Amino acid sequence: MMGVMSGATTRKQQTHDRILDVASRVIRRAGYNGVGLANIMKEAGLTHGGFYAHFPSRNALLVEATQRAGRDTGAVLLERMGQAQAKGMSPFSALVTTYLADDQLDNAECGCVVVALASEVPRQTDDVASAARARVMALVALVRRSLPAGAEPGHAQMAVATMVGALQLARTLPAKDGKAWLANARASLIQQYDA
Amino acid sequence: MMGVMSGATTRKQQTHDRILDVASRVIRRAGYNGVGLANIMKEAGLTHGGFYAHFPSRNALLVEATQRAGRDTGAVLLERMGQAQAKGMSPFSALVTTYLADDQLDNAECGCVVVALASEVPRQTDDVASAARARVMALVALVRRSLPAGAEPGHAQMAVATMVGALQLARTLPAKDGKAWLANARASLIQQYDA
DNA sequence: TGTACATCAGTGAACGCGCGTTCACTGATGTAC
DNA sequence: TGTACATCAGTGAACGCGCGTTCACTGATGTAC
Repeated sequence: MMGVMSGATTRKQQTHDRILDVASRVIRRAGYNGVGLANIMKEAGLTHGGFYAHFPSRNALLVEATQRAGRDTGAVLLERMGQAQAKGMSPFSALVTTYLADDQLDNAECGCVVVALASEVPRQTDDVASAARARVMALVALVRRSLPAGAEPGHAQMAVATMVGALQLARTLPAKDGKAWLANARASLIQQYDA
Repeated sequence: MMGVMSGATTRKQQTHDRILDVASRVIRRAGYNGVGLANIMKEAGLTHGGFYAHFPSRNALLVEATQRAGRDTGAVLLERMGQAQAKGMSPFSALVTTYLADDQLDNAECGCVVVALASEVPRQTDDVASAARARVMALVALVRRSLPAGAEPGHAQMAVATMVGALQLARTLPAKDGKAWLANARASLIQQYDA
């Protein structure tokens, strides 16, 4: 799944966008410290020397890549939720079913950046951490909009905590157990908050 | 808080234990890739060359440090739960109150290893991942024993997912917001599962 | 009890390697006339 | 339309540094007689 190319026009903007797209996937696959700049550039089809024409530092890339990953998966999530709602699901059930879909177990590379990196966030510099924080808040806001009208305000936070924790822990288990976890989490969440 | 020294007798065993104790805190503070061997050894009051007399590789240290961190915090958790129960709390309320105590926001160094490292686990080698997996299972087992008799089997998994997710996300927020998250999580969990 | 020697735990220099960052350069693209 | 030049994006060698790992050595501890 390639990232959404925003309205880039010049060659340089397209390259910048390509580096960002690669980095947004790399940080989710390998963590903030998992891959060096040289390999990120190589995966974008470039040599490492050109990096600093696009970003002032590695850290600046991490900030932008965090934002990018969040926006990309937010868009995908909304689209799939729409499809599920078109089949008759309530907004919250559509959200939970999409967010905790079995295919999210592998391919963390294309999944939610919060799940992929949450435990690393407190160790990052302020700018990276606050970019990640913004993605957490966006996720809470999305859940809040999806809950039935009149739901208690704290429910959105709890649903997010449960979804993030469940997917993270499911990924630490063998595939079969992980799927059972996710199924349990989907059913529990829908029963608790969508009744 | 120092780790529990098991029945070490010889000088070498004591040193081995000291390295492990330092490493178990370092991985929670800085992540699996956050600090090099030289600094771990220095924090244990040694020079880096001596490391390989105690462990066959860095990876082997990560495995043992994961186990050690889990056992240490498991013991602390049980002790504090006991104190809370002595004041009249139910086992589950004691667990939630202890696990999601405000003082867990800082000092991840002395907190639950699952919370500190969950999103890094799928990127580790098999032996490290399976040590971490064992700590997840131990946490689920502890929650299961603490739930009221007759609780549905899936509840322990969900409570763990919620506790881990809530503490992780609370740590990404500014301290004040983090405390509010934790308070909300404690109240919600107790209301949901301890009624 | 005292001396001689073996064992052991820890030291510190060295290795090859990959990292983030810098920079002089190249070759392609675009503009001026 | 064609030539001359300026701009620009990307190249690749080089830097200093910290990493995991190895190893010859030292000095302290323990054992034998």
